[in-house]
Amino acid sequence: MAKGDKQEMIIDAALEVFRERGYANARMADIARRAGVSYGLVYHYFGSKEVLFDLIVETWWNDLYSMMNAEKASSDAFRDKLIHIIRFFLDTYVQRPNLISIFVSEVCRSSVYHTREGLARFLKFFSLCEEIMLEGQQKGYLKKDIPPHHLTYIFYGAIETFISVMVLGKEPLTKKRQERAVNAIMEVFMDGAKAA
Amino acid sequence: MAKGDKQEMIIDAALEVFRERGYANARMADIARRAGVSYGLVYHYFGSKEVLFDLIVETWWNDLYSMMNAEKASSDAFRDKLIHIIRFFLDTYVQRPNLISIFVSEVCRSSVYHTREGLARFLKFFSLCEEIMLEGQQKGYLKKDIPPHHLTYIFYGAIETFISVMVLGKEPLTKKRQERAVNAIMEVFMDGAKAA
Amino acid sequence: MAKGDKQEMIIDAALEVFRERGYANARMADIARRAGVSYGLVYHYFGSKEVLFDLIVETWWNDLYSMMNAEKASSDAFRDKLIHIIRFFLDTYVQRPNLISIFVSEVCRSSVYHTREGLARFLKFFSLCEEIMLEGQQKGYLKKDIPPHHLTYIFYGAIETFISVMVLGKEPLTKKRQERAVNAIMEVFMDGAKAA
Amino acid sequence: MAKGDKQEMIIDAALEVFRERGYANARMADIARRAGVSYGLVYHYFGSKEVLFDLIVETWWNDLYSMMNAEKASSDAFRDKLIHIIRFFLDTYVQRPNLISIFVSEVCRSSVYHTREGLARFLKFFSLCEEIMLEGQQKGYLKKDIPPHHLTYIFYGAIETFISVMVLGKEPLTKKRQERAVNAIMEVFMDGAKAA
DNA sequence: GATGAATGAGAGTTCATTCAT
DNA sequence: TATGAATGAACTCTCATTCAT
Repeated sequence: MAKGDKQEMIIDAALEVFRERGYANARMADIARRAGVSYGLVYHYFGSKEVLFDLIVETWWNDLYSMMNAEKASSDAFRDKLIHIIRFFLDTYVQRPNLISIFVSEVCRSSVYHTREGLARFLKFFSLCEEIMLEGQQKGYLKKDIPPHHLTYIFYGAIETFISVMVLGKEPLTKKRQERAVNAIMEVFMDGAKAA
Repeated sequence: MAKGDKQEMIIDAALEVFRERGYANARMADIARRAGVSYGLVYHYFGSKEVLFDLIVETWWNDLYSMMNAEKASSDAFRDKLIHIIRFFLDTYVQRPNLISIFVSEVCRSSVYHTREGLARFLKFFSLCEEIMLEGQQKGYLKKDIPPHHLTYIFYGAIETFISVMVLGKEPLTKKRQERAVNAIMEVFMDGAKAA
Repeated sequence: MAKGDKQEMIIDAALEVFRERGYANARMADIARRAGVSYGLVYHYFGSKEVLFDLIVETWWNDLYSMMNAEKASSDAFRDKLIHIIRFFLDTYVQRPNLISIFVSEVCRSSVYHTREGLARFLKFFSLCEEIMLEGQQKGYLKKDIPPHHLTYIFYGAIETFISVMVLGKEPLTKKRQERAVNAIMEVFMDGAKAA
Repeated sequence: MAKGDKQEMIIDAALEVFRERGYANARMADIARRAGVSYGLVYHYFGSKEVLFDLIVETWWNDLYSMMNAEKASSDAFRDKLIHIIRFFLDTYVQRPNLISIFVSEVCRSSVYHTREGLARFLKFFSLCEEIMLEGQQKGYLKKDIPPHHLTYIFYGAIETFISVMVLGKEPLTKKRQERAVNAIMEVFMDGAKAA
């Protein structure tokens, strides 16, 4: 068996166990058993529970930043950028449900993660989001009387709640529901919920 | 010292400790020390860590349900109901910061709290929110092509993110900032962020 | 059972276990079992293996320093001071064999104990010893051409080896043997081993 | 690279690591890393940590016994034999500091080494020393009223303490200091510290 | 009501050793 | 000869909870 295989098996097992039990209640023994490797091998490769967890979380943030940077740099229409961001979260929910569950349950609000470093991660994401909102304002797509960080909170908050509800309810996400969610968020965010 | 005093001191201490360290890392000994009582007494009154935590969380949910029911039953203008809901969260942040921090960090996303009961709490709140949104649609205030639960997620998501950012950044909330937040959420939710 | 009782029982058990197995191989479980208390109680009182060990070692050093200071301050004849020092070690061997075994096996040479603090302990003792030797030189009892620290090493080395051999061989020490040891050390140290 | 090279590199690395961390805290992985080989190779050559340690200690004892036997058999003056013994220890300190540090810290007092075999090693050395002392008495160089084993303890104790102090303080040993140490030990041991 | 001594299951981590390649 | 992945027993320490006083 190749070296990479077992490392990946451990990561996959960790994703499952951290999602199911949360960081605090996840046992390294569970992860090892789930991965089908011995107790010590998890430590051989990852050193500690915290390192293993951080590695997983790191993955998430890097993916998120990559996507955000790509959107920022992209020449797509402003409206499409927002749609891409929403879709990124929904796609991740479909393709990597464990990862996004961990993000929702263990990272985005966890007091355990409220360290300086944890805060910095968020600020970096919000900052990228704000830049896109600012661009939207400058190009005349968005109202200028609402500060970009407020726009960010409202836009991101909508996405996060959609995701959280699905995580909580362990709901499947069909293509159809996905599109409805995108449309709902975009319509309300851009045009408002008020009846014409 | 009256009986009630010590019980309250323990609850207050628990609020602080749960907020500072999170449920998993909070020690009963910490709570007892903070309250200035022996840890036997904490058990005497509250039975277990879980019961103590649930009691606190119960407080939050009951306050939230009361407010929501009051708004539902109220004859206030629809727009004002939404404003009242936003203000409830922001006021709680100002007046009971520990309580809302615990809600944000330990309840609303915590996998620990993802029990059937935890889910039910949320669904009840969302259900109340949906009823208000539905009323808004029926009375002609809100668009009818967006399902009420979607409206709920977007509206509540915006509020929760505002609160979460403040909790994470331990930011103070002045009256002025409070009003700006209310206005930003209301304007985007009702009229959208799109430039005219 | 009084509080002090169990603490003392744990200390006594620790003395035995540390002597029998050495610091590194002593298990906290052994100490608890030997003391007839639960595992957790050892931690309740002493916090960690290291703290428990340090407490024991501290006892030894404090006794040693007290004795040395008393001798330094005493108005006894110089020769008697040396005898008292030798007797202190031999008496401790008889009365607190575990303590002196731990000193010999785990402290006086242990690399584990070669921290800055460990070194300081020794230097303090040697320093007290040197002061006595210096006094002996100044009062005309000892040759002045040998530096006091060399006198210290030779005098103390003789004592320590006597003790170590007994510890290693687990030899009993009768009054008679004790006196012979005192006499041998004193005679060689003061008058030399050379035949007249 | 020749076979012998790697074996030697491992032994040298082991000397360093055992000295720095002590037997209990030395890790086979440390030794392998220090030697620049995989830790499988350490096992390939030496079988176990204990075997590797014993091999090193064996080296020391054999050198010591060889020296002692040579002195016993030698036709040198009695006084010179004692000087040679002292010099052997001091020279080893200069030439093989790791070896003598391990002896001082991990062997001569270590409870880990208080096995039957460990005791036997010592007794053999003391026995050789006693024979020399006895010879000194029989030839009229040493007083006959002090048992040879007592003379041994005092003589050896002086040497060991000099060495130990240097090991503890990681002191360098110049030729000059070496001679002063030899003279101090010889003068006190033979003629006593008492002022004329 | 009130205390804190006492318990012990459980979790993370270490590291000597084995073994397939 | 040489590697380092893989194993798992052993050990320290934590902390919710119980209970005698």
